[in-house]
Formats: sequence, C-alpha cells, structure tokens
Amino acid sequence: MRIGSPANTYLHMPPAKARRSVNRRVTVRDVAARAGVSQPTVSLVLGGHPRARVATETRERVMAAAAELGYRPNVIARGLARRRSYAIGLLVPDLRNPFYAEIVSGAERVAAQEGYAVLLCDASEVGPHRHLETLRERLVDGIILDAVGASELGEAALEGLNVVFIDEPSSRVPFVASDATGAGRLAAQHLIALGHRRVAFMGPAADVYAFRMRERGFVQAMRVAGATFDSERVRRAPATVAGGMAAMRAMLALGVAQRPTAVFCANDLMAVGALKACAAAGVQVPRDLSVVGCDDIELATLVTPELTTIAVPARELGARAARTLIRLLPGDAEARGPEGRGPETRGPEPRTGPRSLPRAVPVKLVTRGTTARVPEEGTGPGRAT
Amino acid sequence: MRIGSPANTYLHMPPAKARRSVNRRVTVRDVAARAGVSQPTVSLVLGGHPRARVATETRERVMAAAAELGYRPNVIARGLARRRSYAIGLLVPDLRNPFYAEIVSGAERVAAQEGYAVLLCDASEVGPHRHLETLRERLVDGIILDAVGASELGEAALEGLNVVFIDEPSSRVPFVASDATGAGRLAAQHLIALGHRRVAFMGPAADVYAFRMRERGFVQAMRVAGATFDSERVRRAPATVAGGMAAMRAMLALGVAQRPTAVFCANDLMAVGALKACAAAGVQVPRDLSVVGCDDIELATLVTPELTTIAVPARELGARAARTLIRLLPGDAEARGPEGRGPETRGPEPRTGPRSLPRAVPVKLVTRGTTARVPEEGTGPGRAT
DNA sequence: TTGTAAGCGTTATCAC
DNA sequence: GTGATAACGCTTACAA
Repeated sequence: MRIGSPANTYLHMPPAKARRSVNRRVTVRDVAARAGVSQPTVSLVLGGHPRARVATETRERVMAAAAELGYRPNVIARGLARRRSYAIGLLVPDLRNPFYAEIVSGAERVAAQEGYAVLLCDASEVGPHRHLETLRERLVDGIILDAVGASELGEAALEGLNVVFIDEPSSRVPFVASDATGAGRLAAQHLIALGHRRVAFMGPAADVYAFRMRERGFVQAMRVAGATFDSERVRRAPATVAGGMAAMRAMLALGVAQRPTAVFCANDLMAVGALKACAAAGVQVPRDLSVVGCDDIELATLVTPELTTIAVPARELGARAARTLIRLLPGDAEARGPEGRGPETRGPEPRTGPRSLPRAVPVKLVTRGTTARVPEEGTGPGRAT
Repeated sequence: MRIGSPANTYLHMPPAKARRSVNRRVTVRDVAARAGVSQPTVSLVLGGHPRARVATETRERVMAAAAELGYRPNVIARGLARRRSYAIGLLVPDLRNPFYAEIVSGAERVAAQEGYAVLLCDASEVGPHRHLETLRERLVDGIILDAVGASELGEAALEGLNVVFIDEPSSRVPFVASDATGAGRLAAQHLIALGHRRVAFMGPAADVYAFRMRERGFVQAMRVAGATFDSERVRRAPATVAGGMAAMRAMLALGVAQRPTAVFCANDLMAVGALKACAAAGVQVPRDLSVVGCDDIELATLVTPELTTIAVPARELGARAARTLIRLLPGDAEARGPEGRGPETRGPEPRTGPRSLPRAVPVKLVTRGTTARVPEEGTGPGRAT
C-alpha cells in the first residue's frame, strides 16, 4: 500500500508537467537547479566517485541541496547508464535447508555491506534455468551458485556471466569450498580412534560435489586404517531427515552381527533422521551404534544425545563467496582503488589461476554425544571425549 | 568469472562503435533491424502487452527475429521507462530462524512465479532502515515486512512505499497474519483438557505482535477456564533456544511445589530450549512437566520427545503476503486484465478497507509427545492423545 | 497498423 | 573545474 505521499517538492517546470510531477521523486536535475550548477556536476559529486575533481565549494553546495531536497539516487537509472546493476543473484537449492539458509545469510550480509542487493532464487520449485534467465534479464553483476554444478546446467547457461560457485570446484569458474574430503577424513579418524572398524556411510546418490568428497575422504581414510569398506557399506538416500531415517531403517534390518558399529552421514539432517530411526528401533546411540553427522547446523545441538559432527562454516562460506564475487567485479565506485580495468569493459576477463583458487575453508570435528568406543572392543560403553 | 563471450552479433553501426560492441547484448534495435520493422514495433510485440494491435504477420517476423538473435529484454531499461522494477523487497528479522526461512521461501516462490525478483534483506546485522533505504533507491515495486512493526520504524520510513506486513496488523497497511490469539487459546485449551491449572508462559519482552497475541490468547483462555494466572507465571526471554533454556532453568529453580505443571512457549525454538533445560535438570517431559510450542517448524519433530505445538503455516503466510502485495501493484503486463488504474499513476492509492483485510490464516494444535495429563490430578502419567 | 519523437534518470565524453 | 550533448535500452503518446 502506498502510504501518504512524499513531501511535494514543487519543481521549476512548465505547468503542463506540474500536475504529473506531484508524486515525482527528486532527481539530479532538481538538485542541480537548487544548487545552481549544471546537472552533470551533481552527478559527479553524488555519483560515488570520491575524488572527482570538483571545487569544494561547489561540492558542498550540491551536497546541501541534495540533503535539503531529500535526494535519493535512482539505482535503476544509474544501472542503465553504468551498465551495472549493483545487484547479485544468489541461487540455492532450497532455502528451507538450514545449511543453505546459513549460506544465504552470510552472503547477504557482505553483499549488503558492500552496497549490493541480493536477488534470491530458490531452485526447489522454479528451476535453475528459469532463475538464471531472469537474473540475466535483470543484468545482475554476478551470480553465486550453490551446489548447482555447471555440469548439470550446461556451459551455455552461464555464458557471459560473472559466477562464483560454492562447493563445486571448477577450473574455469572461481569457487569457494569447504574441505569436504577433510570432513570425511576427520569423521573416519574419529571413529577409528574409538575402535570402530565396521562402519558405514550414508549419503545421496545425487552428484553433488561436497557430498561426493565427504564420502571419498571417509572411505579412503577408512581403508588407509585397514578397515574393510565394500559397497554394501554405503547406503543411498536423499540428504534429508526422511532420507536418513529410511537409510538407517534399512541398515538396522541387517542382523546385529552384520550391522556396522558406526555410521557417517553426509550431513546433519540425515544424521538426525538416522538418530530417529534408531530411537524408534530401540537401538541406543551411542552405546549400540555411533553416528557422525556433517555441517554442524544448530539442530545438531538440539537432538538428544547431541550430535557428534564435522563443523562446516556455512555462513563463512556464503560470506566468502560474496566477497570473491564482488572482488571480481570491475572497480566499484566506492573508492576501491585504481584496480578497476577501466569502465569501458563490460566485465572482467576470465580469471583462472591462483587468484581465484582459494584454499578450502577448514572444517573441524565437534565431538558430542553420538559417538563412543566400539562396544565389542572397548572397555564398555561410554562417552567419547 | 565471465565465461566465454556471447555470439558476436555484428551490428549495422559505424566502425567506430564496432569495437565497443563486441560484448554487447542484442537489443530491441537489433531485432527491429533484423525483422525490418521499426524499433517501437518490436517493443510492442515483445513488451508483454499481449493484445497489442499489431499485424500477425509482423508479430511473427519480430518473434522470429528475436528468437534467432537470442534477444533478452533488459529489465533495467524497461524498469526505467515503465517506472517499475518488477522487483519486491523482503525484509525479515533473521534468515537463520527457520520460521522466517519458511516465510521467505513461500514469498520467493510466488514472486518468482509471477515474474518478480525478490531482493532479500536480513535485518539481523544491517538494520531495517538502511535496507529500506536501498530498497527505495532500487525502486522496488513493493516491500514485504515481516515482524518489523511500523511503530518501531516510524511512519516516514515507509512513506510512499507499497508495503505488506506479515504478522503485524495495521489499519493503514495491508497485512497477512496468522491467528496468533487462536494459537494461544488452542494451547491453553489443550492443557486445560489435560487437567493443568498451574501453567506458565514464556516469551520475549520485545514488542512483536504475534508473540504478544499468542500470550494474550493463552492467558485469557486460561483465566476463562478459571486457572490462576498472575504475572509470576510469565517469564521473559528472547524467542530463541538459548532464551527458552534460560527461562526454563529459572523456572525450575522454583520448588517443585511452586513450579507450574505445564508451560506454553512463544515459539518452538524456545520450547526446544526449555526441553533441553529440563533434560539437563533431570525433569522428565511430559511426565513431570508438559511443554507446548508454537509454529511447528521441522525441528519440532526432531527432538525427543517430539514437541506438541501449534502449527502456523509460515510458508503459506509468505506466499500470501507476496500475492497480496503483487495484487496491490498496478496492472501487470502479463494480461492481468484491465483493472490497472492507468499507467500514468506511479502506484495505487492507499486501499484500506475490506479488500485488504484478510482473515487470519488458521492455526491448529498438533499433539505430540511433550504434553500429558497433569500428574497430581490425573490417573498417572501418560501420553496425551 | 506502423513509424516518429520524446522521454525515463543517470553517467560519460568533450569542448570551454 | 564546469557545462552542453549524447548515450543507456526501452516505453509510449501521437502522427502518418
């Protein structure tokens, strides 16, 4: 609903236009008139170019006029002229997944601080291609893509766009990623230290890089430690609570002798589902079975017992992605130094190589209540330290 | 990173400009040239005005040319000319709160379907005023404000904006709200039916409408049922897990005789915190104490025992807010019928009255594992049905 | 039915 | 330093 109407700044205009401008915003023109300077001068002063050469006296007059009139730049118009929208797109698989919510939160924060708007796209219902299309039409300066591989999208969908991936390493696109292999390795090492040798992994069949690497890191570390790990030991299910529940149910259907003594889940959501299935089946965690999750979302501390997991700094990931993307963009107006490669180029050249190859952001083991020494070999059930 | 470069559409332009246009997008002009019609004609055909009067033959030529050239409208430019950005702002207190994530998810979905972009603003770090300011500069067509009262913002902050509130009834601004009083009442009635008379409420001190009303509905229904309810029975704490934990700890510090037999929490987050505090203190839920939450976020089913709560359809709330807002906007290009009040007006007039006064979206009790008959009076502990 | 002309609000290029 | 003038890509009277 339109509330009230702006203070009517009566304009120096022919009467014909006066009626029409009742609801008009104040523009650079108005400011120029008021300050008694030319319109482009106002643009120079207010345009964000901090060290533009304009007399201090003039500058002050302009600023004063702008303030008095309550001038607000029209970012749309600026975008058209500068061919830059100062907006970035953020495409995530599903906002309702707390892990992605964290990522969005982190990215939004730095974007807002840097003066960029965030166009949020949730791919869970509308589909990535359509979103990408609308982001294109809106001329976003860049896009952050989370867990949506270029492979599935096709080269063409990203052509001509400034893109940063999250958790999807690529040789042609800058990315930001957590140490997914390390996460799997940490989980394995923790379980091995607790004496577990017969372990399982549960994760989605979907080809999402982070999940794949968590699995790989886990399996490799397990094998290195001499634990057997054949294909029966991995269970496929969606990376959701329901998926984890189903996978665990299936796993428990195995006889207790066959059953693994510990399981690593591709993410916390699955782990929590697994926990639920255990509770339902009367299997006590961690006495009868150890469970390790991954991500360390808040939920991990809310279940009983609290979930042992590998902490992945999702918010930081989102923040880094935003920073990486924004740094990629041609020099900002806000005094970002003379590193911009001139305004005549529409976007930066492809930048492969070291600068865009970030180190993976580190993960760490958080030991809580769902892991314990393996019953058969340990000195009896007990909390892990 | 900029990937590849668009198919170079060589343009009928003086060589001086040719170099510059290497990376150029194809515009209406190009399409016009290709189709052999004037530029405005293209605009007419492609401009979304479905029943614009243009010869079928011409229209087809234009469409063909556009397709061949891979024309994509520039929404920024269109926005400038139409004085409409086809974008809406969405301001929430904190994306990491699953309840708000649901709301955003719902709003984003319908916005995307209706062809609007969503500018996401998380007020947890940057502050609502700053966000509102940037949304203004971006000329969003409207804004959805969640749990951010106009009272705290000040009239001026919203002046001249199309706004829809979520969970913040107002006589001047359209809003969408859940039946918060009803939620409190349902909780009370449930507890009363289980025999509870000594009950408590925990909620934030912050002046958020929905929380206030949940409390009011609860207290009133309790009093109606003849239960005592004095001010000692309400505990103030932030509506978070930590808040709920602290509040419950304090409550448990009361002697067991003083202590209430049941507590209603302003939201599920608090309830889960309360549950944790109980577990830590060795208080068994629901045997020793019943707990009712509010919202029914996914988390409610993930704790043990599962949380009895009042379901609030957050996603639906978000979706409705978006629909309400979009309906408010002047007639869309996409054949929304001739109801728009002419394009010469910059936005609709204030519309108070019936059309903008939606019925509250209904809530309902979801009985799970954290409520049971009151121990002293019932026939012993037992699950509620 | 189609084309011509005039913006929308801002930035950028140059002479002055 | 400053101020005309021409874009930016699209829309929309109004004229043909």
